[in-house]
Amino acid sequence: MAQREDTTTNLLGALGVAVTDHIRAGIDTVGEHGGQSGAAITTIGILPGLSVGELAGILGLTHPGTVRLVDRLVADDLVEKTASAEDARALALRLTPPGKQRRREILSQRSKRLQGMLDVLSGAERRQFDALLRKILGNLPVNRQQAYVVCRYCDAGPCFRNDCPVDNACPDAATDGLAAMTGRR
Amino acid sequence: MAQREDTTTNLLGALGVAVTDHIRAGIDTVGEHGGQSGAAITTIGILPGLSVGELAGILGLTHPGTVRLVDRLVADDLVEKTASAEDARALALRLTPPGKQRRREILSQRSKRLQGMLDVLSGAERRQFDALLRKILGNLPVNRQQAYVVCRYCDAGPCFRNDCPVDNACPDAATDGLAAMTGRR
DNA sequence: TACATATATATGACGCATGCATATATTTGT
DNA sequence: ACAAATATATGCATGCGTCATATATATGTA
Repeated sequence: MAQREDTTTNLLGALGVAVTDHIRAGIDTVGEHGGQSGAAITTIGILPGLSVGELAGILGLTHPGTVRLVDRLVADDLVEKTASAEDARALALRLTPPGKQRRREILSQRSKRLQGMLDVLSGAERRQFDALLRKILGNLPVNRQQAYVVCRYCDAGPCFRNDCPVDNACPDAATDGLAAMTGRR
Repeated sequence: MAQREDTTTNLLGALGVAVTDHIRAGIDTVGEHGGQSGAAITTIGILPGLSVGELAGILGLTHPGTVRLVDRLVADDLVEKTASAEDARALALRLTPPGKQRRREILSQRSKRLQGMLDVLSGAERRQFDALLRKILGNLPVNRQQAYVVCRYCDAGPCFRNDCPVDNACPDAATDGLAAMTGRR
């Protein structure tokens, strides 16, 4: 039934809008200014030591735009630029202690608001929903880099303790996935 | 299990990000420029005759910001400002024929990309997912205006032919919901 | 070794999309 | 009839990003 399918895609679209509006609203309450700075903080939190170019790819910004974004975060003492061990051209970005605090606040707001959306579901429904989400996310055509794009606002901790489907779907998950990068598995 | 719940919210967040990235990517291919112009076009498509102030509320912009946005859309011959019948101060915004075409392109891109995300699901799973989405969306604490915020990128046609859960959840759905506004029910 | 090319970051100049403060037109209530 | 509220518009400022280009380092090749 095309009609019914159209409706499901519409519902999916509305859910996505609601989810990102919730995430955005949460970020706004903890003092982040517009644009991609919230995503930059959560992403650097997931991948400490990231270079500017890698961050640009994940955030979908140009390289110069990312340089400016990082400048602002450094000026706010949320991020620090350290020298990369392997490549003298590259920077290794890390969260400062205030940056880590900010990241915890962002993730806490995000989690609180998204859990509120799931409150209507019974335990059984929530398990169903979890399984369906895993199936959909595991099928997004991703390589390693695209995985981090989808996960740029995620709280990596619980996710890779519970088999992140996006991460697992990557062909190179075993060699340099989240689990490998963080020394697990 | 808090652990498992955290993971489900994480998956929900990642899905939301993936969905809005897909919607944005689709809009970008049909020539929309950044910001909220895509949402403005789909929203005016859902609610022809909308005023600038109402549009501002739905898009989450300030009133002056919306005036400028509408200016740009009028300059591009996508939207026209007509006089409101009841209030000489207000404008009634409508899509021009090119604007309607643009809206169809946006919705077509959106639908195509979101359907691709659902392709992994079997028929039964899709029905499960549809039901769960309806339950979640029907529970978002909304009044009439917030409903249109969530639905700002939607294709109203299939949605209200199939009982939009967001719309139905509004206390005033019977008197001035989508169905009532469009003369159905 | 030397040199050409590629890569990582940075900077200058600029533009678009917004926000804030305020002005103007119209409506509503007393 | 007049005060207050409402709808839209405009001047000005700014943030966040783009493009073009510069600089530093790395890599491959003769």
